[in-house]
Parts: sequence; C-alpha cells; structure tokens
Amino acid sequence: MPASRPYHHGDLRSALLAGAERTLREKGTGALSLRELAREAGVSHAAPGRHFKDKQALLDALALSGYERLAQALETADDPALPLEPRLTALARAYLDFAVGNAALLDLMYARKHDPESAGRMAAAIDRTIGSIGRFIAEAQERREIAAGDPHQLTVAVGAALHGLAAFTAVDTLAGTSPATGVEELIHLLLHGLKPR
Amino acid sequence: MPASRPYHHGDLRSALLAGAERTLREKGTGALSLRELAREAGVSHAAPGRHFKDKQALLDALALSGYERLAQALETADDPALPLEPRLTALARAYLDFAVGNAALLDLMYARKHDPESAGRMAAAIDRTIGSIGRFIAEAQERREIAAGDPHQLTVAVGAALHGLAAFTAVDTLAGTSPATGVEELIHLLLHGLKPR
DNA sequence: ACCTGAACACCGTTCAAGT
DNA sequence: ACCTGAACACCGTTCAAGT
Repeated sequence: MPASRPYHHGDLRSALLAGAERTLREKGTGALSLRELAREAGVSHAAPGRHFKDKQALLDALALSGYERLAQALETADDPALPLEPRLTALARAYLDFAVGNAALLDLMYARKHDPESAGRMAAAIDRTIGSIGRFIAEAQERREIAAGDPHQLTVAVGAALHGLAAFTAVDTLAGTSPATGVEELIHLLLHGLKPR
Repeated sequence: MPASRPYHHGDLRSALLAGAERTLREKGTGALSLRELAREAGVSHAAPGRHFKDKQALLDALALSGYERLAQALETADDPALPLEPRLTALARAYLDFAVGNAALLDLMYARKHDPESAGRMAAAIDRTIGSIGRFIAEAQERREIAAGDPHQLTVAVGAALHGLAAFTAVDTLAGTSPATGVEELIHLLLHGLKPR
C-alpha cells in the first residue's frame, strides 16, 4: 500500500470524468474547473491537458456518455409487448427520470457548442437516443394503432414534447417546487389530442 | 461635442445590458465577460459592479427582459378571432421565431441559477409568458372546441411541447442544419393526437 | 452618486523539462 | 507515455480613493 501518490495516476481520464460528473451533479456547471478537478485527482493542473485538448473536449466526453446512458435507459424501459399508452408512458417516465436525476448533465447534452470533431459521435448518440421513440412510432403504425404520417416527423414531434416536459420538470425539481404537470397528462394529450372525440 | 468620454457614462446600466445581448447573440454565452463589456462601454472594469452586484445579476436582468419580450411577442401574435388551429399555429410560430432569433438568450432564460432575489420577478415574467397559451386553452374550452380537462395542466403540456420544439429547432439552427420538423406537424399532433380518428 | 486603480484569488492553456 | 512547474493572459470581486 503506497502512501504517496505515484507519478502516474493510472487512469486519470476516467477519474477526471467521474469527478466532473460529481461536481456537475452537486454544484452545477458553473463550479466545474479543470484545475479543481486536477486537485481532486491529486495531480498537477496541467495534467488534464494530456487527456483533453481543452475544457470543451471534457464537456463533450461527458455529454457523449450522458447520451449513451440515456439511450440505454430508454432501451431498457421500452417494452414492445406493452399496449400503446403504457408503452409510451414508460418511455416518457424513463426520459423524465433521467432529466430529473441528471439535470445539469442534460443541459450540457443540449448545449450547442460541441467541438466539430465530436459532432459526428454526438449525432450518432442522439440518433440512438431517439431510436426508441422511432421504434415505438414505427411499430404502432404497423399495427394501425396510431394515425399514418411521416414516422420521422412524428418521432421528432413526440420527442420534442417529451423533451419540453423534461425541461420544465427539471426546472421545477431544481427550484424545489413540485413538477408542474405529470407524464400522464402529456401522454394523454399526445395520444388523444386537444380536440374532443 | 466632447471628444473624450465624460467621467460619468450616462446610462452605463443600459449600455452593459445592450452590449451583453449583442455578445450573447454574436459570440455565445461563453464569450460574455464583465471586463470585456466594461471595455466596450469605455469604462473601468470595476464600474459594472455599481450597477450589478455580480455577473449573475446581469444575466438575470437579461433573462427578465427576454421573458418580457417573449411575452409581448406572444401577446401580439395571439388573435382570439382566429379559428382554433391557425390561432395555435400563430402562437407556436411566434415562440419558434423568438427561439431561433434569440437562442443563447433563451438558454439563459431557462438556466436555473437565478439569484433568489430575482426569482419573484422571474416567476411573474414566466407567468405572463405562459398567459397567452392559458387564454387560448381557456377560450377554446369555453367554445367547446377542445376537450375538457384541467386548463392549467393542458396549458403546461402544450407549453412543454412548444418549448421542446423550440429547443430542437434552435439546436438545428445553430448547427446550420434545417429544422427537423415544422410547426404544422406538432400543432396537428397536439390537436388531433396520435390515435387514428 | 458614480467611477477608477490596485489588489486578490482564481481561471484555461501552453511548453520546456523531468520521470 | 505521462506528468510537473512556471509562465501568460485572462477572469470576477472588493475596496479605498478620487471627481
């Protein structure tokens, strides 16, 4: 058991990402500094530069891992065997849970200042995230359970609605107030629409 | 015509806010620095401190004016004489226009780190912004043009959908890609729902 | 009442040098 | 290959002092 830190950290890259996410969750984006992260990792302030070309590169890596986990959560939550409404509700709930549990990270994921070179991977991660909603729409259309129409347009519209609710809920959560509206109301609106039947 | 700047700026507060908004629009939130704003205003770097207790106070003032202008835009766009679908479409378009034209400012408005002391005014501004959608829902329900249901829940749900689309569109706009989906698709979804009629 | 200038404690980034 | 230490050019904030 070596008492003093070795010259080489071992896995500084992971340590920085983990520390960054903890800071993000506990103190918000504003409190995130490379020098502070280096301090926490017991390493010089210049060391992060070997693993991330700049601060934005670290933020991009964080956002990327966020998308991967969100996509994973949606895929886990999606059960094609479920009837229409419960299936969409489950997807929405998974999205909301992620938004509430990772509010600052979600902000980062939607921040539009990623490096051009990470744009490709980011786009792929977003596509995978949207994939679950896309499959839901496609399969429901096959079964004639929802109206016909460009499935991609429908996917984006449903995704937008979920995202908006997630944004509102995250604001309420961080402000300490109770969520302005629930999943059920939005899902009902999306399925049945405003017009009376 | 005095050639040199007078000791007193005259209206430094307004000048700082105007400069901040220009920077926000042209270079993004990351490029916003009090010292730079002071330089542009031809004033010492400590001068802004007399008008804003800290950087966040300036951002809060910016967000507040954003809400006021957005609320104004929605009120102008809302025409109670219009039939249901065109009326909601007009509201949505006004929101989208603002989101596209003020992407960075909208981010700021939704950033959840306002000073506690500006929270009250901020909440009032948000209420006013949501007001247009609320009136639309209330009046449409009175006319029996949309289904019954808690009007506030419906308002928030519709607001969330519009906000989500605005967020998506703003990302597309800043990324230079064409908007993923249009207003018409979302409005149609909100009015008629996914389920076949 | 409003602004300046110096000071303090931070940043991110770079780069020669060390191990 | 990975990290350090010093250096550079920035920040936000505070506070005595000036006008």
